[in-house]
Amino acid sequence: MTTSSASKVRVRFAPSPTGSLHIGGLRTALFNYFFARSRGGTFVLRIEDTDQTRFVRDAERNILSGLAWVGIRPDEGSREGGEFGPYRQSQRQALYALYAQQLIDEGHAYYAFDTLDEIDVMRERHASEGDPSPQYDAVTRGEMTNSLVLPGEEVQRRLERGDEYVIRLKADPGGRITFRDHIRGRVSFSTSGIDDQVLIKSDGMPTYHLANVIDDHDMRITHVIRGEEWLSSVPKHILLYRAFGWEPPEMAHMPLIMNPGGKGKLSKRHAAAQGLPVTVEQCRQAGYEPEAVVNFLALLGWHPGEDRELFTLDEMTELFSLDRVSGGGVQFDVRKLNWFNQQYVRGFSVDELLERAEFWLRGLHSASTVDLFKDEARQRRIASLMQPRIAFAKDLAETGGYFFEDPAAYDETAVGKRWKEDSAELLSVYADRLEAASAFDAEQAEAILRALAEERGAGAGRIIHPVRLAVSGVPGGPSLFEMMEVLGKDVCARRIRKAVEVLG
RNA sequence: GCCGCGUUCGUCUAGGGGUCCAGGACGCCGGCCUUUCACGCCGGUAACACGGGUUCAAAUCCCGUACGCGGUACCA
Repeated sequence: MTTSSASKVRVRFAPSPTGSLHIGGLRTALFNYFFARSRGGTFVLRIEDTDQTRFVRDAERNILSGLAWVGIRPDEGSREGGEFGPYRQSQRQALYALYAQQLIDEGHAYYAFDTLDEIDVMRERHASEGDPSPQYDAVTRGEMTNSLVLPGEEVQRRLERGDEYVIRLKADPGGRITFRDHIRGRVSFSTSGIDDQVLIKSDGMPTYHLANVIDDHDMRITHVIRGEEWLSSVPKHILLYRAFGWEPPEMAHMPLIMNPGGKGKLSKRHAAAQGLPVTVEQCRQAGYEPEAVVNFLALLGWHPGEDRELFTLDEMTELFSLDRVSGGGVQFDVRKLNWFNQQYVRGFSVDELLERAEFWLRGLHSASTVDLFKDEARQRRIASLMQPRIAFAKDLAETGGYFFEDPAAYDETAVGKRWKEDSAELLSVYADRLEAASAFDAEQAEAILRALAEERGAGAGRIIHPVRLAVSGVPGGPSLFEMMEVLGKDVCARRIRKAVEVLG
């Protein structure tokens, strides 16, 4: 029944609009996207907004902008439309109702009128009798209030009267459901463990399971690639596919991203406690480059088949294959993410780096005491001086803040180590000579300094280190003389004098 | 509890019967370079969960145990 030859690959990313796009969700989207593109297929975005209690207004926009940030856009979806729309489940309610009715008519589903409390009572009773996992299923439904036990007229009466009801799947035990998962191989469940899953909730909305099966079929989805948390609901879905007489799509359940330390699924709470970015928004605010986030996420559970680790979106798309995805949960290691970011920052052209840093540089502008922003050549100079020593574009403004503002303080340990008895005097003379010099550039600054050192019979380091401190406030950084050239004679002299005054 | 999935250096992983006294990357440590800090380069540390099989041979196949994770909702 697999008419494989002609069927074009279609996958979907189906998030629930309940908050910001989580990086786990982004990774799922990415894998779907890679798979679709690598097979010349279509990537669909479907919004699963069937839980009205958890709905968050801006979530859909947040999801779209998160995807856009990393450079992927759906081929079909809630925004871009497509021939299988609408792509929001809340707008497809009529369709689900129709199919649910079909299941009832054909004996695969039934009405249930029990209240939540009544179900709880049933569960407690069975639990106290030793049933390890009492559920609403083939063994308990006989004692509940539903269209399987009520006479037909009574069911009619209740429906007409407007009683609350849900529609449940009639899941019968005694079988075994086996399916092939692209990542895990053969997976098998006994039907005895499957409950009579609610398909239509009392508010008329479908549950995930019903909507998902109907939509995947209706939207001609060929491959379902999603997180492992869905693996155990596959049997329910297969029961539904069978009831409808449909061929299930192929499955691939990805390993979950775990908290550092491996304790549970990566959660916002846990991550926040450690200051880890866990939503796309947070990554962005923390200054991560989208390329780094994508690259990092892609390699969490997937191996490209070669030792290289830096890939563009297109390269990953080309290399992607589901059977190179492993099955075990993976921990979120922010240090590796940082390394990826550093790799990208270092690989940017100077102009690109400046562009990525623009947002943070602008933040400095107002407080700036050195007007370097007008001079693009200088900006480029600073960027190339700083590029090999930063991991984030924003460090141009932060770590490299001394290029734009006089140091407000001097690194204490460095002062203790480098600021000697004679520093003040040496630096004063150096400042004098700098100001008196006819020309000022890196070479000049260095020549003057070395001449002074020789004259005093001191090592150049005796002056270099205190000057660096005076000029930047910190012990590390680019070549001192290049830095001085960029800053200019006046700024250097001013900063040196200031340090002499402050540090004595 | 029950059901399912998983388990190679601290982390991400390669490997799928002999080429593995296990390879790469992050991290960490050391060295070179540099009168700073980085980059870069060189080197080092560190793993097949455990127990039984199968086999001439097992990290690789089978079984069991342990541990971890997921599911067990009118949430997705």
